[in-house]
Amino acid sequence: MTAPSDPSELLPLTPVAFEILLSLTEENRHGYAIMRAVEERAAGRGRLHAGSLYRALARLLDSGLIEERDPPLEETDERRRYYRLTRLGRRVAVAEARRLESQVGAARDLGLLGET
Amino acid sequence: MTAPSDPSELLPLTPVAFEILLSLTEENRHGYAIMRAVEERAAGRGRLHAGSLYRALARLLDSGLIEERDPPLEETDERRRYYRLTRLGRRVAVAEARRLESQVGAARDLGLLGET
DNA sequence: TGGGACTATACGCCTTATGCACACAGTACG
DNA sequence: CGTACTGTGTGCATAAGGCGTATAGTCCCA
Repeated sequence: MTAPSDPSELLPLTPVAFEILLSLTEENRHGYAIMRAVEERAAGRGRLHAGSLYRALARLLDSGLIEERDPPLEETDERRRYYRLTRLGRRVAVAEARRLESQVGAARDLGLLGET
Repeated sequence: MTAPSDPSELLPLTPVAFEILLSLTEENRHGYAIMRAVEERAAGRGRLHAGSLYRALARLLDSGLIEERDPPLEETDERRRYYRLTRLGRRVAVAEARRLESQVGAARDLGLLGET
């Protein structure tokens, strides 16, 4: 864990890392469920390989953006490891979302997205 | 040059690459001017190091997203190398902008950006 | 109840990309 | 002149992902 408490030091996030944080914002999940959720949402554009996912999870744990959480009571599969966002993780996700929003806004101003 | 003509094969772009494409969408520029423009727009959040810029430019050239262009007639500094987007480059920029727009939309739906 | 398909996590190797330091030449300007 | 700034680029270390592979637990049904 190397939590700097200042979100902007961790930007920009990699696309994979941001997808994971978005997925965990929606709901606490285990690794494989994160993979399915990301691939479903980003249907098409670049899938999420298992190797990339688990290594990214390890990095996010190490930097304190996510933490492991006890499995839900109804869980039967003991292989699953569950994760949730930390407060820092949520703040970093917000900062990254704002950064991307700014880029998208610039792209729109330049006419790269719909004219309207 | 390794132009696959299918924009989606080149996604996702790195943050640096997308910033460069945005900058060149706005106006044809030489490397150093791109660096200044990017640092001004993205004031704060992660600057653009010279080393990263020039290597990213070399890759963008190699993959056919940008191309070198003759300097403007009024140019006096012969060190400057000018670039412009190719049609492929513009299409890739559009595809990446849409991908990011989708991520930002998801972030907004999850309440990571302003509630309103 | 045995066995194959799928779920789940993780590591190894290779390539790509960036941060950071540094080199080196041309330009601007007092 | 000479010194700060402009402009492009390389070397080295590290971070990160694609892809293949390993290993094991779970599910399901013939």
